[in-house]
Amino acid sequence: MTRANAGTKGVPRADRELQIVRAACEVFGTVGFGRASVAAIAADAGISKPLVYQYFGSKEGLFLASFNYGAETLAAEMERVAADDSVGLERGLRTLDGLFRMLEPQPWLWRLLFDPTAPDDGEVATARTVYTDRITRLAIEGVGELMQLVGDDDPLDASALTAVWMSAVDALIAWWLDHPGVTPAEMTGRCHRLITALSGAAVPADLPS
Amino acid sequence: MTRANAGTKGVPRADRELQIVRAACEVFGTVGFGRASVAAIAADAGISKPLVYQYFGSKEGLFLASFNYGAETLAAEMERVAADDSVGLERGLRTLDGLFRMLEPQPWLWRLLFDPTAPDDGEVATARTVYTDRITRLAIEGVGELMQLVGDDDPLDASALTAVWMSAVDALIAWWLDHPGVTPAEMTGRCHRLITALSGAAVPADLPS
DNA sequence: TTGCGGTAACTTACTCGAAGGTCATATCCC
DNA sequence: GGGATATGACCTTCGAGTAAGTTACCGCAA
Repeated sequence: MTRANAGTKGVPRADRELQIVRAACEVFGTVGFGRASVAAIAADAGISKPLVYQYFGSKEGLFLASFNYGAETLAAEMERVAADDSVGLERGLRTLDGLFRMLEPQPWLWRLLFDPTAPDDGEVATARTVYTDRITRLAIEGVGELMQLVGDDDPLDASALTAVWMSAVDALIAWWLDHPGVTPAEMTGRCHRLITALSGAAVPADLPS
Repeated sequence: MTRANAGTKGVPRADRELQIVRAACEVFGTVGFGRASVAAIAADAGISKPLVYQYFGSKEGLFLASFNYGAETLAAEMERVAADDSVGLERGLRTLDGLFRMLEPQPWLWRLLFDPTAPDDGEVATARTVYTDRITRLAIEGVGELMQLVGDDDPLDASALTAVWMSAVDALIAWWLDHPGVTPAEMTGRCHRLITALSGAAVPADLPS
């Protein structure tokens, strides 16, 4: 009886893995890969650290599983919106609306996708490339439509605007998370007003000297 | 002679401190506070770790000095631009232009300001609040002018648009850093075209359901 | 039904390395 | 000689990863 608490609890591996991944998503997405500790995640999930290692091999392996879980959720939602026939800024607005609704119960998933403290090599880098490409493809597609409407065909312009767009999405989600109590519908309305404001503002005539 | 390399090199403290802070800015701004090691910074600066502790007390103290150094540089530049009489998007464009020129020789200063792995309490938090407020004040001022031009007086809208603006600046700088060889003047031209593109795009008529 | 071996599930208690921080000492300028 | 400048070697803490053992479930033979 040296290890009083040892022995199986009768929970099948698949169930435990999901349970651990969900706890890991919240921790990784909240404090980031760098600050997260495997022991803390295990405690959150209600099991011990070695079980995490038995199932996921390493901290990086656990992050990989969590990342895939979260990224798949988000990518699927964005592709769903992209399948509509809206274009230009309206398509952007619909994407935002879908994200707000999806993230309401699990806002940390978004941070998971763009965690700057995550490993930048190995399988994690591969997975991030896969999902970033998948999401960026949608953004590039949307931005490309917008640029075509306006008559700008510089590919670097499109690349830069894609970066700005994704960053704006990030900022709006971060702002939303900082203002609890604002519903997804209200946020979508706010985004609509902001787009209107930007479009209504006068364009500067020339460049600074 | 057990410590062969010991003894003063005749460098006054103020000079060494500046030398260390400059090395620290580059490391902190490149890999972030979390991943940076004091030993590596000391090596970069060409001195030993205990000297860093003698002069700055702790890793956090070193970061604080570096942060103040970098943030002051950036805040001063932005205030210089804000003193002009341009308004709306033109003011935004001039701010971007000033930042590109300022950051060209030391791009890492920007990352220093928004390092998510920096400590979020103590003196560092205080300093960040001071500089964030100082910079955000400028952004809010600029956004406020724009919102007034357009007729939107919702303070939360202004708050959110400020967040989006600062994030867009961040994205443009990050994009620029990923595309070496692009001059500040070219970047400013690109930003001008992007603003034009956004303003020219049709505003969506209504909200998603 | 009962007993029993094999396997999957699970834990305590450890090792090990990296990095923050300190101590005692050495050298040089005035 | 005294104080400022400087360092090699050390201590300490924290967290990733591991070794080895414990318990429960399950199929199957008697």
